Amino acid sequence: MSGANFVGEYLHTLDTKGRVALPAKFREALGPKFIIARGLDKCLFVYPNEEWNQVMEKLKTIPISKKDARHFTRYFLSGATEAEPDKQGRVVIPQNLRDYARLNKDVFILGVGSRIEIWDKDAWEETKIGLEAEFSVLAESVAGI
Amino acid sequence: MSGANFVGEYLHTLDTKGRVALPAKFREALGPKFIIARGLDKCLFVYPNEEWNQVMEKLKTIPISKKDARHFTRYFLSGATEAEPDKQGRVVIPQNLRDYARLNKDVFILGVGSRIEIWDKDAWEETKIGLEAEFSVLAESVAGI
DNA sequence: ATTCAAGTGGGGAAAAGTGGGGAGAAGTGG
DNA sequence: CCACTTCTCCCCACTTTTCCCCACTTGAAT
Repeated sequence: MSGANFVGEYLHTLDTKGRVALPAKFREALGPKFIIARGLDKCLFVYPNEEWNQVMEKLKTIPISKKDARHFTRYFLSGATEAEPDKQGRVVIPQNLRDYARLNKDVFILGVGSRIEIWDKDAWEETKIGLEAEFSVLAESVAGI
Repeated sequence: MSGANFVGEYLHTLDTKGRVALPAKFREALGPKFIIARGLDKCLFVYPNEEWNQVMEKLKTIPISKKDARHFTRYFLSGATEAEPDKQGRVVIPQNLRDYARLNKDVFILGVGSRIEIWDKDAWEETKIGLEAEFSVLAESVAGI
């Protein structure tokens, strides 16, 4: 019930200083500080603070005794960074995260419900082509839409 | 039981700025803010807020760990937009949605019960021809009519 | 005929996005 | 410890897009 509901697709650019402008529509819900982390499927996840706290809670429930879980947590958290936008609404994406998501000049910023995702333009376009084909199939099986 | 009951077929135009006027009959039931998203059969679905919230609730129950589900959510939500009509009752259709539904200048706006659909004129006319032929057959396959 | 509501077109102010200069902090080598 | 380079971040300036508003047209109703 609570939390942000990000939607939409925006094509922005990463400048030579490694900055991207966040879509104006997302800014209010993100607040002045938020988290950027490695995401699944070679993109970056951006979480508002509340959402991030929930993710952290979930991670804590994972037994530390499992090797896979340890590795996952380690990798996930070590790649996360707290971001603060400048006056123009831009954030700097650290080098390690840029490498992970293979970001070049053009990036897509997606609203995906409780989080935002940042994709390399080409990577997202390719992924999207595949998805378009199975959209109707998934729509019927996943949700009763 | 609750919710709106949209009916009717309206031929409107998408202007050079990407705007369409919503049929006046639909405006009250839509309220001041609503959602436009990719729909099935290459058209756009317009959801009143209540309807949309139900869809979101369903999406939130999907585990993020499953790749298919992740992709579906991503595709579906990134292809949605929160729309707010201007004083004239028009909304801007974002480029990615225009592309998806292949909208040109002329579009049909259909009332389909709990939702509204936006179709490219030619696409809808073709689809309709097919449907006219099958109408009686379809009626029998849909229970209880 | 006049009025009113609905749909369409377009001008212009404001906001959003982009690029880059320059001060200060941080890191590096002598 | 100091000089130097590099990086970060704050700010200003430019371009593009968005959206707010006014005006015209058409058709239905009085």
